[in-house]
Amino acid sequence: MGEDRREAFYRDRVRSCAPRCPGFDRLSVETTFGILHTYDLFHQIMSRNLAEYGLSKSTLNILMLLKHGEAEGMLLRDLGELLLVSKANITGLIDHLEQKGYVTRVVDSHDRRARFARLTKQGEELLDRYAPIHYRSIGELLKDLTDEEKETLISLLQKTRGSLTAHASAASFQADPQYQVARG
Amino acid sequence: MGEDRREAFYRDRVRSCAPRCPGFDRLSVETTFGILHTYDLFHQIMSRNLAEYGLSKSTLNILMLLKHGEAEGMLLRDLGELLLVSKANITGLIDHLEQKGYVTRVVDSHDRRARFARLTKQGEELLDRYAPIHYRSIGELLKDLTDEEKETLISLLQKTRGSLTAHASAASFQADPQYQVARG
DNA sequence: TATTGTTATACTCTATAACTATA
DNA sequence: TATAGTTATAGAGTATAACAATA
Repeated sequence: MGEDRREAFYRDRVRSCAPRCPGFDRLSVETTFGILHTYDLFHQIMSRNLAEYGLSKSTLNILMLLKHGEAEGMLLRDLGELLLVSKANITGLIDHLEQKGYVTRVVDSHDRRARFARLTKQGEELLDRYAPIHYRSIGELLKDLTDEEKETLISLLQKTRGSLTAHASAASFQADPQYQVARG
Repeated sequence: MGEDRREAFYRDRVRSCAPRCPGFDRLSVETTFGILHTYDLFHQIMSRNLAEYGLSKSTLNILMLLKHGEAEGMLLRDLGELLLVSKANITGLIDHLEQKGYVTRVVDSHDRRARFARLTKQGEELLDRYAPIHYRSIGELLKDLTDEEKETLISLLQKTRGSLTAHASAASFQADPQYQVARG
């Protein structure tokens, strides 16, 4: 498989980088790489399954949030916040789901600016079929990890997220103007 | 911050799902969620920095592979394999980097079908400036993790990747035809 | 004035198929 | 025939700004 080759190649790359780069912390870099690489693999496997149902990571996420939330649905604003998606892009995602008949928009009677996204019967049926397969698939994929390893991973990843959000602003930096790119 | 709210919301969602869904393994689902969520945060923080330099995750990855590889460069085929990117899309990424002057294409003298992507002087200069900031930023972001925690994380993520690739085909499944989407 | 959501736009990433030129 | 790469196209994700309706 190419997978072993990739693992080896990246390991070598990180090692060869260490002595040359100022400010390089091998463990941090390998951790970062591990997270990115593992995500890539996960996403690649799951998105193939999702595409069979005309779903994506984001749209499945929305449907699941709606299914396990209040019956009235969720405000687009809240969906955006939870999914880290801008209001402009939430509109597009909901458009997509509405067009497929999985979701309807309902105006909030208390604040007529706001809209709920609410799961339709059809959307619920889709989830009822997809969810078991999805969860079985996840269990299958992580079969080689023990429960203890999973628990360790869960808590270390949570701690990682805490560290990320705590230091995000400090880790940002001013770009060297010479290489800065005009945006707008 | 919204981050705490997101953590809490997702935790509740996973908990509320458990009793209802057949085939549901809480630890596997939380592990999966942890990986996806942590990646999202990481990617969001880093891509803002990258955009300042007109780079993306993929293009930075390519430049780094070229920098730490052989001086002659790397074949597009190999880049595609390492980055999990199809040959069609590697072409586009290299076009982009070539247009910015960071990379040149060089025909392989032994097999005139194949092309090397080779870092230019300008590309090397960009990396020399960006890499230290990038690495410092990574170290900053993971400051709250101890070395031992990073090592644990690295090895558990590696084991996770092994499990993913070992069981990827078993975890795929036939979509219910009723919901299948025409593609092509 | 501030907020919710929409529209418009543009760029990136991904996926697929048809094509070329070499081997 | 098979392989390396290109072209073309379409869908999904993300980012930004201008806008309408409502608070």
